[in-house]
Amino acid sequence: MDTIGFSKHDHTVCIEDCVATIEAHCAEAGLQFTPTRRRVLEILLDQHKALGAYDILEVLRSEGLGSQPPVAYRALDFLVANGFAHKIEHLNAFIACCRPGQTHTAAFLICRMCKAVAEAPSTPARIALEGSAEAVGFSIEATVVEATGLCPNCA
Amino acid sequence: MDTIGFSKHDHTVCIEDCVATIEAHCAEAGLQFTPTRRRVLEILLDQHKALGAYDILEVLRSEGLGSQPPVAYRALDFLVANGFAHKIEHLNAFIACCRPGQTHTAAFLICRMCKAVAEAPSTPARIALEGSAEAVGFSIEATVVEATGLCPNCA
DNA sequence: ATTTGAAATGTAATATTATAACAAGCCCCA
DNA sequence: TGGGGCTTGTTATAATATTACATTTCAAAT
Repeated sequence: MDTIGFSKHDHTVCIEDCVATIEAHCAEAGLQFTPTRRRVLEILLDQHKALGAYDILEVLRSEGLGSQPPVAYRALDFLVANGFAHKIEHLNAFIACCRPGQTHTAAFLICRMCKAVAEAPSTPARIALEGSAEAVGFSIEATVVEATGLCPNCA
Repeated sequence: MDTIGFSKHDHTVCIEDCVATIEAHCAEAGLQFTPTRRRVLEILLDQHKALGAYDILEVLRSEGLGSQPPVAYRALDFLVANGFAHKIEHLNAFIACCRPGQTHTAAFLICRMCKAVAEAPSTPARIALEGSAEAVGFSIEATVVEATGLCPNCA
């Protein structure tokens, strides 16, 4: 199984693993992993591309889990706030985090053709920025790195 | 005069210089630097923070230069497409480019308190990403780097 | 067991950001 | 002088996101 990038992997296992990991993490941290939150995570994991809040809402609606925008946004806020998902600013869309539980600055490779998104290590990018930031007295709290281009499948 | 960062500088000169530079650049490249486009650039330059399309539209409207959203978005599209402005994805807002005419991957330091935005050199960050991208066969076309935190004035 | 307070949910309404579509004007230039 | 491409004007609507407030849930403290 390969959780990173555009290559194929056993997706069922991928989803199960992630959900289990996050469930355990929530239990330990005293976070409520409610049915809606779990379902939104599953929906996100089900695709290796970024989904809009309204895409997710549509699924929730069809399953009777909620019908109004705040339902989706609240679950997404929870997932993002706890590092279980990321928002792709460039697409106004969301994606499950491949490495839940680890705090890390995320970087993304976004295919402009198929909208697939891969998460890449971004620590180097952040380190590169820290220099410039320090020089002007700016203290970085969060960094978003998003590269658009063509994935190997679409190239 | 200091065009970069959160420090003070002679703003009138800053604006004049940028506009003149871009005007010349347009003339040379056969781009139409129309009144609306010029005015939007000036509005952006007037602030060292990111402005929403509707903030800009409001100014245009008050000056009789246009009243409908496409007026602002078209001018912004032109400026962004030609590297005279950047979109800050994190804020859904726009900012004039401090170094017009040079093609460069932009990185931004965004103050979460005062919304001031500084442009930082991001080439190192992009180079850092190129490695991961190459490893998975992804070809990068554009990179967005946005760091949020506190600027020296708000810290 | 009961209280209670924080967190989560349900729902309506609305705010904000962005684009589609099409008609009309302008300007270079062949 | 009349094409053709770019730019503008305008209406309408799409897509994304939040506010506000009533209600429910649930676990922890009494």
